[in-house]
Amino acid sequence: MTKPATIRDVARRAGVSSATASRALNNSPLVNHDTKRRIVAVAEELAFAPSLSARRLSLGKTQTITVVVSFLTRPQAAERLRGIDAALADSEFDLNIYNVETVEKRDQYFRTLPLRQRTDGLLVVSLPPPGHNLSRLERSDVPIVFIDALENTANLPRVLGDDVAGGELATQHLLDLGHRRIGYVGDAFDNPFGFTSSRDRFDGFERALASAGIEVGEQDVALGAHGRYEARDLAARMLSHPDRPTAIFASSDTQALGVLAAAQDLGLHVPVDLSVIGYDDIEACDFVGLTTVRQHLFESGRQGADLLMAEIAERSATPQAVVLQPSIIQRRTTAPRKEVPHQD
Amino acid sequence: MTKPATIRDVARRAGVSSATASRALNNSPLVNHDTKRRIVAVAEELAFAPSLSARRLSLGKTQTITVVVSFLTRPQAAERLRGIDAALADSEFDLNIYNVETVEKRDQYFRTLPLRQRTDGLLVVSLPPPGHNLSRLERSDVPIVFIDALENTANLPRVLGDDVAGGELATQHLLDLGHRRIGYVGDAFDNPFGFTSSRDRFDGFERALASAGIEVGEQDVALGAHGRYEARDLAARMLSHPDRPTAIFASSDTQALGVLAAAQDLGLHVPVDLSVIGYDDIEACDFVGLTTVRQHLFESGRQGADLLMAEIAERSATPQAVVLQPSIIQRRTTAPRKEVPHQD
DNA sequence: ACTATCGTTGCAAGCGGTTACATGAAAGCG
DNA sequence: CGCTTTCATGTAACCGCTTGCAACGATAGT
Repeated sequence: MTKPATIRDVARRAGVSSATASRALNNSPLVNHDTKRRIVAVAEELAFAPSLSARRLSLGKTQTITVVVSFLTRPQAAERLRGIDAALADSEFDLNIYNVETVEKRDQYFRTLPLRQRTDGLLVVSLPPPGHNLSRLERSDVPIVFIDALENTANLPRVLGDDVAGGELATQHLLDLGHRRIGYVGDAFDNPFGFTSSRDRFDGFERALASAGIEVGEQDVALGAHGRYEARDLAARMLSHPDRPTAIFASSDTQALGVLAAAQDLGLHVPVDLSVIGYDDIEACDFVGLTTVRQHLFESGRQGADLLMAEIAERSATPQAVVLQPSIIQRRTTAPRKEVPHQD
Repeated sequence: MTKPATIRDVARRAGVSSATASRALNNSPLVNHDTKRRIVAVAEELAFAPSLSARRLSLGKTQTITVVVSFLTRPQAAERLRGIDAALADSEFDLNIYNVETVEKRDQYFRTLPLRQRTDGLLVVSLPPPGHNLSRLERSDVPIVFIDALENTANLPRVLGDDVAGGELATQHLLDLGHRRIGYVGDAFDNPFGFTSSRDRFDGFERALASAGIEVGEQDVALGAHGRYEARDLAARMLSHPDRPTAIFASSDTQALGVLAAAQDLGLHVPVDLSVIGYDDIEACDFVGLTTVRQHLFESGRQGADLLMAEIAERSATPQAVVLQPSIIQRRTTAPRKEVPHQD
């Protein structure tokens, strides 16, 4: 209806200047206790709310943190976002969100978002920047923190899970159960976004096997597009071979669920005939009983946001890299290898 | 490093006034084609990016849409968010997000967020406003659109699924399969947030049964806290009775999964001994094979955002209520009632 | 030749806050 | 009592952009 009250309205009504009103409302010590009370009362009465734009312009800060996240709907992303929100909830910062599901959007956002005129800080979640942007981002005048991206390639602050260690952990879990032939089902290493988790987890996989003296057979590695159905088909091919692995490590829970479906189609009993382990620990794992590798999703969001706020407060010379260690969550899809007549 | 370029820098360098520069960069027709080209070139050269705060202050708009969402991590919420993002992606609006998981946060946000000084429009997702705020919200000077909340109680624009119809649909599906004793497992009708979906779905449930001439037995209704484990316990009690229902309608997929777990614990085969239907169609349904009622989550987000932008452009006198109709997704947990010796 | 019109451009006043600096009153002090 | 300090407040500039209005030269109309 009517124009909202400005600070000058408050000042006039309280019989002071706008400067004093501003000071009073910002808890400056430079104002008398009684006049402050009066001003606060008037502000209340007029339902005064400061214009954020004016405030920001005047302060030269946006008081805004921008989050760029890939595939918002993936359970991992939502959980990380929650961590970020939790860290920011009681701060002065507003949270701006941009979702990326195409390479075009990614490039657009990396071009237009990291600007002091737009935001005080940028949080990039699960989205490696294109290589040609790296040096520009490193020199950016707005602080940028990466979550779940950007291994050791760049000199930028980041918090990430140790995918290699996670892959090793998963594989070691299967080795400990006596498995010797272990398959890997994961995302193709090459993808338009440059996601590296599948490759890294595979590296961990290989490393664990290597230190157990096992070489990875080519027929035990199946890579394809991300998705449950794709994984089911890959696994079906791998498992229908008579000489098949006794366990499979899938590079994500989604894909592990596909592997389970394939096993069921082929009449293989999990975990008796086949052990399956996934990665991420999404909610579905719990009701399917899927053994998996848990990442600290919420924590990664929270710590990323904290790191960013620290950078905003004072830019650090040497960017910090926080690494969160994954852990095994054992459920009902992994078991000791079935005894077979001929031993090796 | 150095201060970012302002529009005056651009203007000076291009040999024009800041007014002309502004007009040129905003595609005003009031500027000569050649000078415009020159200005644009200089802007490019100086990597000029307008200060959003200054722009907003000057325009008197925040160019920001604020979303308040309850339980960000629930799959439904994330999917709706994606719809909102899609609608906004090519608009001028930035997206501000606030997550609510406690009543305190809800009240805080309803108090401080719907202000013209903060946002151009408010999108409230799956969060009924506390009753004492309603009249204030109806008179709010910033447009508010509700998604998945606020049935017909208030005179505010909204887009929602028809939960009563959904409940009826689910129940009718079971009736069509020959079931006569149908149980209901859902959220307690009273809850701190005032969520009504469980009650509404139950209303549909009752209505379908009533028009089939069936009365709902008290022992066939189990209400409790939201969650899979809680639902499992409720269902276990209901099903361990010798005189038990042959089908169960759960008010959410999460709870339906709990019902499935209970059935399994009791050695009941689904769908032979028991049919189960859920609600929402979350991702997990697909890999469990759960029959369910699908809502248009993405659509609800998109349409809500569109509605809000329309309201921002021009406030409509009579708030629109968009209702999205749910539909049955049949999978493998519902089947015709098993033939029994004694017929009724 | 004079004026009305049109296309371009500049001037300057906002938008609504914050804050450096000036000011004035009261208090402290030798 | 005069001087410095301290505390509280006001004045006015500024943040960077937009835009109503005035101005001005060129063109057209009579």
